[in-house]
Amino acid sequence: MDGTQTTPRTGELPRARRRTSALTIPEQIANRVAAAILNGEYRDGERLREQELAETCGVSRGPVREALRALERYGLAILLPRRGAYAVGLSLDVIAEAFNARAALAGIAARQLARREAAAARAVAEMEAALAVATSLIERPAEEAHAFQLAIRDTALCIYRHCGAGHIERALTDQVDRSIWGLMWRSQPLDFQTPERRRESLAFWGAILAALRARDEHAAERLLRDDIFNTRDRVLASLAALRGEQPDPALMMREPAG
Amino acid sequence: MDGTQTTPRTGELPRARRRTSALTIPEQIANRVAAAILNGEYRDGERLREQELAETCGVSRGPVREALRALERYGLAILLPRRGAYAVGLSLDVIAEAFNARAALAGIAARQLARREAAAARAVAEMEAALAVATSLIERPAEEAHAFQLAIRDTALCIYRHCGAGHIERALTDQVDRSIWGLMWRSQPLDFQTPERRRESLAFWGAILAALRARDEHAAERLLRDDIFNTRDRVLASLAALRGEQPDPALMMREPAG
DNA sequence: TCAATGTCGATTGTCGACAATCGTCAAGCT
DNA sequence: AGCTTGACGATTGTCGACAATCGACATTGA
Repeated sequence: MDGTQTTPRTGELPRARRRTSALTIPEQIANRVAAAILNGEYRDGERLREQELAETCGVSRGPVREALRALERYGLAILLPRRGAYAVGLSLDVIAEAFNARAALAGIAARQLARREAAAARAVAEMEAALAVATSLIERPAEEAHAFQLAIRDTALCIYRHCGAGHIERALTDQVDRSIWGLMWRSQPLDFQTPERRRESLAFWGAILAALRARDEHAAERLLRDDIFNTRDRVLASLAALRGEQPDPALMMREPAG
Repeated sequence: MDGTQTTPRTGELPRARRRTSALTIPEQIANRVAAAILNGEYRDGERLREQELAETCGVSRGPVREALRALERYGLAILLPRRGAYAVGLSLDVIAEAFNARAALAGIAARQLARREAAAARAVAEMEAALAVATSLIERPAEEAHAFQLAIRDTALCIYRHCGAGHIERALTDQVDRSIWGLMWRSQPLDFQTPERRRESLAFWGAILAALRARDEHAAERLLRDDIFNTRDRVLASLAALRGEQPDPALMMREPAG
């Protein structure tokens, strides 16, 4: 038993530090290609050549390979062993559905949280702290939109964490890493670039906080769901514009809680 | 417009052929390390060094890197950029929960399918074909357990495909690729090595088929759920033995449909 | 004594080159 | 003509080496 160990001992996992804005190169490439796919620059089933992507991005094939595996996780590419990667063109309604599913899940989490007195109190306390951080970032330049977004995310995580349903929490948090929603989430900083939008978002979260304090489960559910619907509509509108399509109003429905 | 194009044109995605047993090297490594983690050879939070794994597996670090990303997908490792990979030790109850979640979802799918007349008829027809394949493989040597397992999987997929709930289908099929369940599924061939076990499984599927023909939703649900519970119990028992633990009987409950 | 800073070893990230594999096409055979 | 077989080109898979980065320790200064 040696107390002064030189190498990190097994069993304790180091804390992951907040990555300010330094995404790894594979992440940058993945985001870039993902954006191209979502914008419609790649058609459905179109091939993604490693060499080609490496040259356009100015790196070797190694990081590109890793980026392609990430795209496969997001459902934006299909990888066939020894045969290459193919783009998966997502229609706007599939993307809309990803938001709708999340809106439904998050709404349920908010409602369940509002029902549980002690859990709601804990969540509110943590949310206040996170929102204070976000508030302090309102006037920062557009480059720091990412920091604001992280604060908002931390606020939302408080709801999921305390809602009392482990599988809902896991589904909601996993989506950030795994599915299409994760990519959408990463594109949100573009959404938070102006102080106006930040204030708008904070107003929503203030209302959600109030609903939780008042233990108003229906208001909490509706507000959180509508906030996600709002993001959905902005994303769909901008994607439709990029693709040169007409945004389908049917996709932007606020379906009732049926 | 040139009809005789030499390179595959964009838009058409080639069919993925069934990979008989030739797993790629990264897959082999991932399976190997995954087994080691599940067996308890790696403790929770223990570090996974690329160089070290490369040497034990007799390959370079490239494939090992890819295998580690796969393990991250399965939830068996945590990757910290520039800091390495750490094993995630899964307790037996977490693994049990993965099976239970799948049992619940699959049960719902079976019940919903039994309710829909036309869909059930289509599913039954496809299942008969798949089960015929499985039946023909009963007496094959243990090395071909994988083929038998694929036939069984195809049978189950018929239920998910026609159950009428897209999100349930997606959740059930995604699990095979993404979560822990995928690893468990890959370990099932060990389970199908003897003709006895194969016959046992086919008996279950025969009963499920009969329940669907009779449109008996409760029987279909219960049978499919119990089949997954059976697999769960075998996996848990063998894992407990490998880890030198006592299998907790509480984990092997057949919870009622509440 | 304690905090800040510089240096070092270990490990991951990236690169370019080579090997293996797949799809395609052409020639040859039945 | 239709099918099989062989070789070619293109692309992915793998390798070994180098560069960049991180954590830990030693040193310095207050």
